[in-house]
Amino acid sequence: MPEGHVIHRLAAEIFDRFGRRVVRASSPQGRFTEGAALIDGRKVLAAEANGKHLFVAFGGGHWLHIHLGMYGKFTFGESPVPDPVGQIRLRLTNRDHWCDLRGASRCELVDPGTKEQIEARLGDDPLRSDATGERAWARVSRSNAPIATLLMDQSVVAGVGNIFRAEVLFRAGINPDIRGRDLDEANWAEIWDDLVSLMRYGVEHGRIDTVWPEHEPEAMGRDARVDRHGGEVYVYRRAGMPCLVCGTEVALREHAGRNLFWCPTCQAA
DNA sequence: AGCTCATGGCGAG
DNA sequence: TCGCCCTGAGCTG
Repeated sequence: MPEGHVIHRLAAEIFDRFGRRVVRASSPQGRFTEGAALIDGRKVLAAEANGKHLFVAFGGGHWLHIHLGMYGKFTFGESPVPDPVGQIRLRLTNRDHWCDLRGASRCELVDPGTKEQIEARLGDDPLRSDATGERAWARVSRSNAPIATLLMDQSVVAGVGNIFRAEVLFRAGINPDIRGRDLDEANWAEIWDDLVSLMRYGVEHGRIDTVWPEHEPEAMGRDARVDRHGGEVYVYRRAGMPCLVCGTEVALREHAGRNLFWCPTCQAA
């Protein structure tokens, strides 16, 4: 259950364990048997993340395209590889390492042109060094949609999910309902720069922590509340709890089918 | 054991 | 906007 930082970590880990070496590939579950056969015995040439999409290059011009969706998960380990348990869509092994993929919403082989098409639909990824946020601002500044919608639109910003959305808006003090065209460029610059730093932190540490030092538990005399997602945050999944800054109850409503969390005081309309 | 929810996204209507 | 896909964790009982 990943936002973009998880995918970037996965790309690095896959290349660490399997890069530049021949892999064995199989689909114990049976739903990716043909694809696995096509990459079995080939060399892993590269692993890349773009937004929430993971691409692994194999010899023969094959790109493995994986999207974890809501439930997808990788498990890694060192040899020996355990007997398959449960629904393993794809298993990769070499002499030293194994990894299992479960529950992905996409797991397919594509050619380089298809990979390009997929990536052409993605907006700026704050985790890619070539992204500046300018393309995203061009979309945002012309849009009637609320910023809460735009931040989750992968064709505007790639890799942001429900946690980063909630947290970056809180940290910028921006109401989720403000339309893109009503933001000024300084607002956007603050959001973009914060996404870059929060998501880089996520890649480095493997968790989402968004709380400033002055509001951390030690500074506030409160208990740390690390959510099941594995981090310390201001508003995500804190509905009904006091805002760490002002004490107002964190609000929750459904927005485009997803839970939206915000502080009605710190992020007043 | 069964129910609900979850860091996502697609296609139908 | 809704239903659906896919899997596991965390409740309840």
